[in-house]
Amino acid sequence: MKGNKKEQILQAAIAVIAREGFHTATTDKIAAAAGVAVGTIYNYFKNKEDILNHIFQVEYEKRAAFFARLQEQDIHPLEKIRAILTMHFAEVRENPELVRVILEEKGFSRRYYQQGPDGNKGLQGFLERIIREGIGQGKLRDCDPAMVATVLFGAIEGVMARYLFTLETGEGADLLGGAVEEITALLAQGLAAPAIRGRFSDRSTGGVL
Amino acid sequence: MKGNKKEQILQAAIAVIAREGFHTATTDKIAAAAGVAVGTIYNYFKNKEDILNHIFQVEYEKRAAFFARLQEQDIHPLEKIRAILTMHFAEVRENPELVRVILEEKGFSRRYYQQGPDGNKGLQGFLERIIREGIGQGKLRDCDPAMVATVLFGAIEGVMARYLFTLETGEGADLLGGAVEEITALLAQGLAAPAIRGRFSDRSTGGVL
Amino acid sequence: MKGNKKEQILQAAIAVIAREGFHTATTDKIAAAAGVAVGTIYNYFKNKEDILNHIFQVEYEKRAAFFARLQEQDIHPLEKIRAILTMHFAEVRENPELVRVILEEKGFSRRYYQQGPDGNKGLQGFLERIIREGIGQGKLRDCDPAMVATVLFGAIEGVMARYLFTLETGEGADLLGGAVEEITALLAQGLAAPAIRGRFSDRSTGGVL
Amino acid sequence: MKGNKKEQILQAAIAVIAREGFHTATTDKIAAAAGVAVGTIYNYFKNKEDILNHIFQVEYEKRAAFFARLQEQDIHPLEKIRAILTMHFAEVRENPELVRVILEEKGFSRRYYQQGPDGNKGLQGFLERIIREGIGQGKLRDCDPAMVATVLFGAIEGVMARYLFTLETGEGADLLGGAVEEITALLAQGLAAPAIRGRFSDRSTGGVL
DNA sequence: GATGAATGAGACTTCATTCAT
DNA sequence: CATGAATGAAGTCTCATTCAT
Repeated sequence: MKGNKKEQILQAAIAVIAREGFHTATTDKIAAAAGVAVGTIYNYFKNKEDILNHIFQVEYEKRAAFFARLQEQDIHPLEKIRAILTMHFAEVRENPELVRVILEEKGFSRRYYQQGPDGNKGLQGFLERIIREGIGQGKLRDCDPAMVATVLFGAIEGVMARYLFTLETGEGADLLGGAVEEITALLAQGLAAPAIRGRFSDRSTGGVL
Repeated sequence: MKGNKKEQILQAAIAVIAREGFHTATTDKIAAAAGVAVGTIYNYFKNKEDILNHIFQVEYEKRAAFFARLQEQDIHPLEKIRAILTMHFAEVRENPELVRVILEEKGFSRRYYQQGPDGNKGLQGFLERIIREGIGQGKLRDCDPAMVATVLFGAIEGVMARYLFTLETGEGADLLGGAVEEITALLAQGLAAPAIRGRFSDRSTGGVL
Repeated sequence: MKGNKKEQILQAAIAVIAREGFHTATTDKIAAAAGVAVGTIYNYFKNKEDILNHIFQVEYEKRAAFFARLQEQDIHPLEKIRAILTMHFAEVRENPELVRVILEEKGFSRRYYQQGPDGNKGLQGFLERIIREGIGQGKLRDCDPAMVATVLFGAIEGVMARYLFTLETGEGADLLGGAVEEITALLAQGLAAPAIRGRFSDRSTGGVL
Repeated sequence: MKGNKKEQILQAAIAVIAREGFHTATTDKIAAAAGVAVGTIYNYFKNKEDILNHIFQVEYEKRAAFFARLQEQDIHPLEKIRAILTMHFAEVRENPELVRVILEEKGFSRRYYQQGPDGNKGLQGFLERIIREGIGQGKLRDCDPAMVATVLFGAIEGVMARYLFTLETGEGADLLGGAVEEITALLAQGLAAPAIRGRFSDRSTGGVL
């Protein structure tokens, strides 16, 4: 039964913050959505901001763990990137509210995904490492890994933001699948090492997820 | 002398909002930063949100005008994109605070840059049109213009965000110049029509700006 | 213990508004007078105006209930009017501040006493019905019931206003008792049906209250 | 041309205050309605309250002068009262906005009409004197003059308030003429000295106005 | 006298946080 | 642990009044 109340509150907070934004989401509304009293929130979280920290913390760890598993595998760097894209887009499909919170609360986002909470470079750092290694292995052409990671990271966020927007406006099509293809195609042509250029883009290599 | 106070307030608001975010930026702080009384703000703006609207409106129009001029020129679509990148990165160099406001206040950002205030598709729509025309002219390979525009738009935002971050942490290098090259290189390889692939990336075509 | 705080706030509001008028009575003063924090007011009332609404609502219901009881009794219409006068003047003696609020906040007063909050004609409507029935029963001479009710209503307000004024200036005499006699005398002579004119004014008929 | 601007401002103030009440009527709105700048108001009035004072002052003097003329005439006291009723109801017909201001701003009203600005008893005092003299002359039955004046004063206000209300709701009938008859009938029966009771109510005595 | 931009005290209201039950 | 009434600091906005032009 432990962790139950805390989880209730977290989920309620995600729902309310996704709908209204962090500043407009009041502790009263979160408590109501969670079906607990306001005071109870403070038994599990130091303060309102702490709730958001937990949300980001959990999501960050999820990604860090995913990245760690990915690094254990011996696959093409572009395949790794495709896996990361797929993972992110799966998450946004499964829990759009949560993703909305992450995208909207930039202040926090930067802390966890660009800077990283533990001193490393966050999510962007993962991408950067993959690219750098790819270059080292001669599997990617020479480029500025930090910059390409930044571009890639922005692209992912852009796609997620657009997806959330289509959800709001009720557009039917799920653009996420197409996004993976479009981005990997871009990278395959634009980033692959000259020798093998064009080879990666045939899907026969298979996915990680 | 007219327009002076309003401009003072706008600049002060940009500075304060860039530093603290919209919700934490109080009207008192903005007034103090502008060197006017609180009441004066309300002689020029309907309310606090109206300030932000003005900021976005002005920036949006700046970009729309730039895009319009761009469309009058007969140049390669990738050249147009390069021009847009250059323009944006020039702006962030010139007025980083302003750009920070635009990046952080997602709610507004979406209204002006993704949806567009006048019913069109905003900034992203500009990119989309360039790409679509490029495909029509056989200058770009076949792709989903909306998706590529989204990716590109995200990439631009990602780069700007990182630049602002380096300013904060005091990193010396100006990554913006490199960003233009890296992104156009990616696109040249990844997006150019097969026939001319590789040709665009030599810079001899000359820039717009 | 419930209802306690709300009552405290209502009484404090009555005192402060009676002294200063609604617009000059600040929420701070009301809170101070009630011995609570400002915020507490908003746990019980939607906003400042809501306090005044409650005051009028309660008083209106008091009168409506009194009128309903009155209508169940088979007594002379002038006796009913005397009962209403007596009831009102008793109220002003008991709670002059409350009555002052009702008299001064005309906007609200009209809503509750002339128009009525529930679509009927309010207090004035009660008087009108009594008079109309009296005419129908041949107990009152023919007249315009609405007009006489208006006159009567105004007269009651006038007397209450003067009483409050004498309280302020410290005049000793309680004019309210005399007022009942004077008004009923006026009506007995001026309104009774010709046949029985003069008969009503001897008090032997007995009162309701 | 002198007095022009001041009159403009007064009329504008009456219109705005009648519509919105004193506290909600801003100096900006009054200035706009008067077609002058805000600052100009302060060339003619000490402050906002001073405007209201002038309005009441003027109206009070109008009534005091009317009363003085009335007292010079040797007519039946009930005729005098009828004249006062007629005068008041004429005013409300002519300038309903002005009357609304007087009725709604009770605080001021009391000062001018019940207490009187110059230490006498105000409008109510006029009525009281007429009644007292009537009793002295044996033309009215014995009664409490102050009380009857109060009742009468209240009745007049009540009728005026109802008239304004009918204007708002767009009821067609003009109830004011009927009001004079109803009230004088009441008084004729209820207040005339026994000997002549009933005699006054035939209109042959003629009016003052 | 006329103007109206500037002022800033002060009003109403919200809401994160506490703590006695 | 759970509760939720109470708190009061702080925020946004209004508006009577002033004063330099």
